[in-house]
Amino acid sequence: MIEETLSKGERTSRAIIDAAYDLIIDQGYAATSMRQIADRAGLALGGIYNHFSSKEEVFVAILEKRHPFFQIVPLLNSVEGETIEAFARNAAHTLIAELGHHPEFLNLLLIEIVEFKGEHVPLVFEKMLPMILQLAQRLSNLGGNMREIPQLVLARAFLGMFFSYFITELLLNQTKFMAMQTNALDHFVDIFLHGILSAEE
Amino acid sequence: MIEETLSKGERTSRAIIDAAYDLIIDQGYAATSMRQIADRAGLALGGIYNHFSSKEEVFVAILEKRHPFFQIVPLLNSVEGETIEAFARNAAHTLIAELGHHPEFLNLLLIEIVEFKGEHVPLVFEKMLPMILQLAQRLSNLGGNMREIPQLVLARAFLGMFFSYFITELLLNQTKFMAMQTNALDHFVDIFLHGILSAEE
DNA sequence: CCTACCGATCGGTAGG
DNA sequence: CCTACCGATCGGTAGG
Repeated sequence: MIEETLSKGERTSRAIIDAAYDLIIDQGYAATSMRQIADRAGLALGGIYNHFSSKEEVFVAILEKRHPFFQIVPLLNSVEGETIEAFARNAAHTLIAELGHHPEFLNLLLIEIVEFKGEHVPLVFEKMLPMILQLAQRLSNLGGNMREIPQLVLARAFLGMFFSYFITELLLNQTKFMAMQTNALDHFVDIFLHGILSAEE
Repeated sequence: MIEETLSKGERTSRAIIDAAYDLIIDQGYAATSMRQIADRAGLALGGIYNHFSSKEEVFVAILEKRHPFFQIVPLLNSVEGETIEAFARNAAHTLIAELGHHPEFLNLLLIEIVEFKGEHVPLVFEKMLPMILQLAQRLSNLGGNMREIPQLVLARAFLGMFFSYFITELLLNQTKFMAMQTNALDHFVDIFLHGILSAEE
């Protein structure tokens, strides 16, 4: 496997990040201690500080490798589709197929917003800029009969469709009303598409 | 004023809840200490435990009085409009007028999801059930040409519109791309309405 | 409702 | 990379 070429330091560093990711996703940042991280990563507390100089630096390292946007944007870039409609449908299904089975994939974003007031957003955004520009370029060339909507609004609405799907899904799953909402996402996509396309077919 | 009829115990209890709300909204639950709450509420640490038996009980009390849904649902119930379109437009503007100026109003919901895995959702939901049923009754009687979309999906999509608006707004405000998105919400509402209404006027 | 305290745990470091 | 430690702070309580 590729992983074998990793140096020992690199392997430990990754073990720390992986352990911290699992714990923080589950408990939040403030509720996760450096000792818990060390235990799960298989080293002593002091050992972490050979790789990261503080708890927040561990968190930033997690953001840089595991922020949901780093999964979402490349996935979107790989989606096929010549028209807006085809792209949106394929994109929705691709994202759900890839991310739908672990609904905690948005947690890292929410944790950063809640516990750090989104102060790391610029850092993540800057790292993603090339991917985003590539995607924007691609999308602006798509065919289809679209209503006049600013590109940025369009992007927000599309992304927001997933936010709202996942959050409302999470809320519903807690109540007895969870019912059989098997194809709720299809409805979301339908509403979105009807919302942005002009009437003519 | 009405508030004068409050007993001293009631007043202290509210001071604790108010202090805790401000701190937790700002820092998160785990990062907020009982000592901070006591200081801000103007009493000693031990005093809190005359009103609440644990830190989590303070949090639950906050949820029961200040969960965003307790602001949203009554507001929706007060919105006028005979057709779906009129209702949705009025509702969107009412919510934004009321909540748009303090974008942290969703934080409590997000904190509960992130730090408690949404385990208090059933409790909040149960307390809201009468209001929700009243609203559902009202909405099912609205006129307008709507496409065939399950009621629950409709509710999710409408609520989700605000989630996505606020979260993407928050993300954008961190970057230099914040631009002049003055009427982004109008676009969101437009997309939603076009999405759920059938073609005929 | 406050004072003074409990044991536990926190993030971080020195020194090897 | 570990051991052993630092001062600070945590949630909670007894006793008045």
